Amino acid sequence: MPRVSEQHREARRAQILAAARRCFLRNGFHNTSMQDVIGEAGLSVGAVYRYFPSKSAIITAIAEEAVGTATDALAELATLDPPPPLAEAVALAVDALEPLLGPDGVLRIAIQVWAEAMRDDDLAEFVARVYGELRARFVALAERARASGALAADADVEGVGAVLFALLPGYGLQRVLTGGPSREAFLSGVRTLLG
Amino acid sequence: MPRVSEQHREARRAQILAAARRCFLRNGFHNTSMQDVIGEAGLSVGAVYRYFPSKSAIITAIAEEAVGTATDALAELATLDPPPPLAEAVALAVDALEPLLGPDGVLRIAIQVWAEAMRDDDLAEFVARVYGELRARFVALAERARASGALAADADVEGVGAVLFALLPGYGLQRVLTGGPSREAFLSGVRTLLG
DNA sequence: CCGTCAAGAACGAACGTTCGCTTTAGAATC
DNA sequence: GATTCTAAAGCGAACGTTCGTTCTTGACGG
Repeated sequence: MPRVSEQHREARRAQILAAARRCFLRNGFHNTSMQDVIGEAGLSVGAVYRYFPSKSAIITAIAEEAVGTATDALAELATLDPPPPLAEAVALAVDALEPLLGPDGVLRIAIQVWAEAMRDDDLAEFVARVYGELRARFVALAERARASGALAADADVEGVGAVLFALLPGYGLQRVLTGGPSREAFLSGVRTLLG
Repeated sequence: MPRVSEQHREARRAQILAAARRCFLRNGFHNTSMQDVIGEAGLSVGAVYRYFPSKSAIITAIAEEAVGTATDALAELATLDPPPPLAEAVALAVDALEPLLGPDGVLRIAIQVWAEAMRDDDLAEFVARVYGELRARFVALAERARASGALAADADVEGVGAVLFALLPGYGLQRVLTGGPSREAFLSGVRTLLG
């Protein structure tokens, strides 16, 4: 089908990426072969190589998508007005991340990206930027809490933001790697300690 | 060297594992070839295959070592008497983990293990057990805090333990992926929120 | 009938592993 | 204590497979 519409091209790209995502979830980046992706997409070698120049380009696309998803999920949190109490902000963040924790959730891809980032400098830079910005949002949250008197005037907002942010991957990792704790138990712990 | 001492055999094994560790830090599990490990160890193909039946056996050995290191580093923490305040316990844990965060630290291997655990059921089981036990120590810490009155009598110790535990990978990941925050800032945040 | 796109055979490189040969430390023998 | 024997330890060329990628070929819409 020559001279194809822009939509069609975009759809093909998405089709390939969706196939790659399934393969990567199942077997990881490096135990997935191009043949796996090609077969899963129901396309031919030539078709896939028309849309992506290499395997690593596909990995990069999936990786950036996976890392960016966390930002999207937490986007509204930073803009809530009035700023919620910190325990409540963490609860909202945990709720936003909950859909990402399942067996097909992006967290399982994000973890692979973290591993990949330690060998791929470009990816490392991207990850550092995205997660750095994410932490900055929690720092901003802490700043607003300090401004509203919920935190002491001399509180270290950088540190508080980092701690709040740390709770999220810490929780997600536990869930993915050990199965526990339940959302309820974790949030109960958060409220006990931060409430 | 035939009929060789048990020490010699153990030393050779350690030599191969040390070489593998360096290779895996540099290039990750799957971008390291057996030739890489063999070359780094300064041995021959046959020699390495005498000590390890396969590449995945080497990966498993390195992975279990890396995951177990965290347990070792936190071993004493659970037995401190009297139980430290929770913020102080986290500070001690952070200090214990600090040496693992560097560019050659085990955390960089542990992250790869997390990714690997999502494809390797045996490894997943091992990781779940080790980190489950680690979390249990923090739950025990929370229990003792409750018993001493530092936590309310109706506090959810499972949740509190999970939150305390979550701080550690959350902090380590930030450090490895984004470079920050500093130990001091993070601990200042911990003391602000848990103190 | 041209320009675009898909198909899949083909390619060289690199992979993990095997296997048969050589070397050598220590036991056995005298 | 010298000599012989033996089995463990080491070696590395070679194997078959699979990898990511390229290239030739044909098909189809405009």
